[in-house]
This record gives sequence, C-alpha cells and structure tokens, in this order.
Amino acid sequence: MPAVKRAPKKAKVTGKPAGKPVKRPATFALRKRPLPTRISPVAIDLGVLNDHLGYFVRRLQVWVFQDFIRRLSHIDISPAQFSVLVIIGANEGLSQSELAATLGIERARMVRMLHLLDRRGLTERLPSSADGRRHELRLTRAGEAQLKQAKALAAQHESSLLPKLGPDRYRMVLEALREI
Amino acid sequence: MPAVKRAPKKAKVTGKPAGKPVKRPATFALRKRPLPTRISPVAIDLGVLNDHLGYFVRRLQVWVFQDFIRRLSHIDISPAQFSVLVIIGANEGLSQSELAATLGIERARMVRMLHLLDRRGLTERLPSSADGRRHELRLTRAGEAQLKQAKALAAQHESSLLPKLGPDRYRMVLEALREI
DNA sequence: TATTGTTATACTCTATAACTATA
DNA sequence: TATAGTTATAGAGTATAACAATA
Repeated sequence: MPAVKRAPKKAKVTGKPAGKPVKRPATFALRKRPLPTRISPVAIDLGVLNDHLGYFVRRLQVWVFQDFIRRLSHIDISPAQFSVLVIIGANEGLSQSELAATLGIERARMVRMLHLLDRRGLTERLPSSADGRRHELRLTRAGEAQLKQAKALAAQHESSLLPKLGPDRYRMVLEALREI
Repeated sequence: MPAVKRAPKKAKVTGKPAGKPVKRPATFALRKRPLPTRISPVAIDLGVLNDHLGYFVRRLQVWVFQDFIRRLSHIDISPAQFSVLVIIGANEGLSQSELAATLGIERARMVRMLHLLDRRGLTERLPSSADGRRHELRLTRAGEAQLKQAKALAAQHESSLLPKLGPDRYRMVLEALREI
C-alpha cells in the first residue's frame, strides 16, 4: 500500500515468544522453488541492460549456483565449500592464505569456513614444520569420501547445463572464460 | 599461528573507545586495490574446477562488477542500483513487484533500495489510481540526470571489457548469454 | 618489519515470516 | 482468499582493522 501518504507502520512486532529461532538450511534455501524456465525471464524492457555483459553474466551465475545448491543440498555442500574441498584435495599441504588467494576469498572469511569444515570432520589443519606460522591443509578420510560424492553430484549438475545452454554455446562459453 | 594446539585467543578486543563507527563507502569498497591482470590468477591446481562453468562465470562476474563499481564510485551507483534506475527509466509506472521480479531481487529488498533512492531524490513512488495497493515508479528530474551520467560511465566500463576479453570473445559470450 | 592465522565489527545481500491495506 | 508494499530477523558474504606468533 501507498505508505507515502500514511503514518509509518511501526512494525507490529511478530507475536512469537522471541525464543524460537527458526533453523534455516546452511546453504541458500532456494531449493524449494522450481527454477524458472528461462534464466532471464523478460516481461519488461531491459533498456541498456541489454548491452551490458555484466547483467547477463550475473543472471547466469545466480542460475547456475542455484542449480548447484539444489543438487548438492543432500550433502550440504555450497559452491564455495566445494571449491575449497577441490583445491585442498588437488593441492595437499597448501596454506590458508594460498587457498584464499586462489579462490578470491578473504583470509578472515576462510578461517570461519575451515572451522566449519574441520568441525564436520572433512578437513584438517596441521602446523607446518617448516614455517611455524602456516597451517598445512588436508582432507580427512571422511573429507575425501565427501568430496568424491560432491564431485559426482557436481558432474551431474554440469551435465544439466549442456541442454540448458545448448552444447555449442556451453563449450564456447566455457572455453572462452577459461582462457581469460 | 597454529591455534589448534594453543588455547583459544579470546579476541583481545580492539582498544578503540567503541564509539567510533568507521564510515564505509556505500558500495563494496574494492576501489583502492588494483584489479589483478588476469581474472583468474592461477598459481595452484584448480582440479575439477577447470570443468565447471559456474566457477569461471563467478570469477568473471566478480571481476566485471568490481570494474563497474570503481568506474561509478564517483556518483555512488552500485550495479544493482544501476539496473533499478535503468528499468524504471525504460518502464515508467511499473510496480515494485514487477521491478523486483524482472531483476530477480526480493520484494522486501527492493523496498529498502527504493527508500534509499527516494531519499537521494532519484526516484518517486506514486500511488496507483487504478489499484490502491500498487506504487507507480518513476525517475525524478534529478534521477534522469543521474541515470544519464551513469549510463555514460557504464558504457565506458563496457568498452573496457572488449580489450580485456578480446572483441571476438566478448561478442560471442554476450550474444550467447543474451539468448539463454 | 612483514606474513599467517585469528577475532571483531560494520555493512550488504538473501531468504523468510508476518503484518497492513487493498483487491 | 490473494496480492502489493512493508517491517523484522537470521544467516551468508565482503571489507576492514587489529592483534599474537612467527619469520
């Protein structure tokens, strides 16, 4: 309603006992709604957005991540967590800073992500013998098993993009972006 | 340092008088650091991430947005704000819900964005005469002027992507994503 | 002095629930 | 009952500052 011409609403604070924090899933809870058929459902004139790569890249990124999140929701692995596990698995013993720099995640943020993965028993941080400041990162046995499962689901996710984009476009775009 | 084998740090709370909130820029404060030469600086084995479109799309999206933010930092327009102004400008009188659905932004989020743009004198919400629930959105004169400036800067941003991606790749990717 | 890992803080954004005015 | 706009809240992510241990 047109609040512009009425008194402010005052928020009517929810009637809940204030002690009932609703548990939300760890990753974005986008799982329930069906994905839209088109990535960019156009009902309205996009104006100059039509000439901006960033707009379409953003729409595609959101759509791809949502599909990824849905497919890996069973094992509760987010895209960021997946990338962390993959990099550690492929580069055992690397440091948190190297990992963070590789993925473009802040060091401070990486600390919390690794805390969580440690607590879930998927990763370990071993003090480096060569450099007392560093942690050498590795997957636990459970982490390796989880990563294997995640890779299988992620591969399914990736396969699903082919028909969505069309095989030619898919290959073209992937190769183009990989080279940048 | 290897906290795993030491007592928890206890956070040493910062010595500040606790009454000095540092003013941060409205958009992501990524302006100061130089953009990396390569979008995905690879120093480390990416493993199966090399086969995932989502990874590269995400890296590209972040990179493109950072450039956009820098270039429009003078006028303090974020990518999301730009898209809102463009859509309103190209579709005067549309409702908040339509705008939000078009851009994939939550209605609740859109409220705060429009509050801010209203407060800055760039947009207006007029009660619809046909439907008492709706607001018809439009740009103010100032909003039109600001959008014009923003479009010019955004066009410069877009031009800068061409040499970065290579003109052929740029056209290919833009056309591919636009069709999806 | 610089770097690694860490904690804390502020802010942005997403997801959701609940409320109101209206249809 | 459903929809448009709104408020509130929880959580994820980003940016930044500051600190201890170590180099």
